[in-house]
Amino acid sequence: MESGRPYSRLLSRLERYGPLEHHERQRISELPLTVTNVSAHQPITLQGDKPSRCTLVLGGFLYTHKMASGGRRQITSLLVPGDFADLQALHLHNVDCNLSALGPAVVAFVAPAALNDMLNRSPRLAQALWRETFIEAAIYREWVTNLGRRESIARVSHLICELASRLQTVDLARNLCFSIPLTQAELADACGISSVHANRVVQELRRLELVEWDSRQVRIRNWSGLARTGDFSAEYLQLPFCVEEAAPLEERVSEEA
Amino acid sequence: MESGRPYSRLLSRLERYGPLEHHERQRISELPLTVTNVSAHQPITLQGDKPSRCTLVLGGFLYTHKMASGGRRQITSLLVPGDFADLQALHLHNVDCNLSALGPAVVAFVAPAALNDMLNRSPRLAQALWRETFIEAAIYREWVTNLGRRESIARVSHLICELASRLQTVDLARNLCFSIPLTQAELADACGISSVHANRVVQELRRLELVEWDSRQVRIRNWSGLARTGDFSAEYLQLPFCVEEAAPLEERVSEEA
DNA sequence: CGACCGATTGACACAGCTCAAATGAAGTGG
DNA sequence: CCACTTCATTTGAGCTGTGTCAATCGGTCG
Repeated sequence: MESGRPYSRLLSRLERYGPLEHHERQRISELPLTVTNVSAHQPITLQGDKPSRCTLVLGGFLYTHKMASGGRRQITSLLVPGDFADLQALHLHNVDCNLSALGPAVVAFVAPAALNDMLNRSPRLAQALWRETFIEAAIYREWVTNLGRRESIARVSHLICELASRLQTVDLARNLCFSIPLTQAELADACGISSVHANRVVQELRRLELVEWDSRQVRIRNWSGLARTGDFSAEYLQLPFCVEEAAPLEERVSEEA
Repeated sequence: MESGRPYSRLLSRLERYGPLEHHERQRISELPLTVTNVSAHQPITLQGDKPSRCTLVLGGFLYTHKMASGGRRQITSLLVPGDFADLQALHLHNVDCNLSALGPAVVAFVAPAALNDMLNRSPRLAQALWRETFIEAAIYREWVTNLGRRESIARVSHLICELASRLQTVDLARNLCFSIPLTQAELADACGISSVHANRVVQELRRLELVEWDSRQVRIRNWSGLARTGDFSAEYLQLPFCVEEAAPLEERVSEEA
């Protein structure tokens, strides 16, 4: 559970498109945060709640999910350190999905009023956070495509590629390895498949020598093969660097290892 | 193709959560718009483009879509009059999906710079548009759930309920009837099913006396039945009124007709 | 009239689901 | 240090929702 100053990952995130000014970084560092540990599967916000806080992920992973009829659950997003989980609390009056921790996690709560106050003083910070909202929407569009038009092995491959790319930007996926407490049942709920089938897909990815995945440790053995299988192209993530530069480079390293 | 003043639907949209001040409405009405007719299936923006304008839907319907491998297409959102189709042009540098017109439509293009200029002067307008972005994200979460965890008849029913609700707020769905130039193949691409199966689902909805759907005219014959079949609940749309008030009321009217 | 497009139908195939049980790993308490 | 529980993973077998392929039908337009 990496710490550093709590807002450091957020800062580097907001500066992806260009540096902030000193007083802007200052304002962020002055935000009143309530840092909290949440344990695995602990619900943070429930659908139907009136939002009273915004949640910044400092360490670990959160996820949002909705229930469909028949007790079927869909994970609608995965949140990694540096992500704001529920910025919509700033402007919406009711919460449309559940927010929980995947494994043990560290979050920082911010009062919407305090955040709004900061954003009113700093239009550029407001723009930077709005931009994060647009990126979130782009990720949703890709998930819609993934769920609607790809078969199961591609869905899982695509999700792994996305996670690796996003985690690289916060330096949590070196050599195309990363650690995530995602069970096969949760993988299934994110990919819209059954947990039995998720297991078979993971085995197939192992057999194809694309991915190793044991006890929360994911290792991509063949990035380009996995990206091909998952029909993955990182443009939608709006990353500051080209994956063509970053990922295959890492791949070479990991293949020597 | 309804007109009125081009920004009138946008205004009523932004005022859903509270009235704007006179000078704010003024600023919107002074936005330099380029009103344009687009013909059916005409691409407006393509994936990979550098965004150069924001597109406001004045009349008709637009949709965004992405291609998956094997030529499979997924419609990622449907846009109705009053919607901004690509606000992300304000802050993102590349376009992640295609934008086209479903049938003939009327749009207004706004230069991002002009929009940004207006938003910098009016923080409340910026907040109002940011709120629309959050609602868009909530809709995406529901689509993810729809595609991931509902079977085909529920997916289609859910989509119809969503469209009816959204169109009601812009007064384009009285008595639970609305007109939309959506072919069964496009319905299929929105719901992640094959067009053959979309046809069978539509027939089943007719047989169950839930929906009539002939040549672009959709008539919901049994709102509560359709909402039940589609596992639909409108909270995620963040509408200013309760559907429980509006929709069943309309239903009574339409059932007498 | 021919061309085209969207809706419709039938037959068959298969990806992925459900049910059910077994295996393995990790922790708990006696 | 061993029973016992718990939870995640794995496997097998049969079922089904949905896809694919290939026609046909019906309306519309030039």
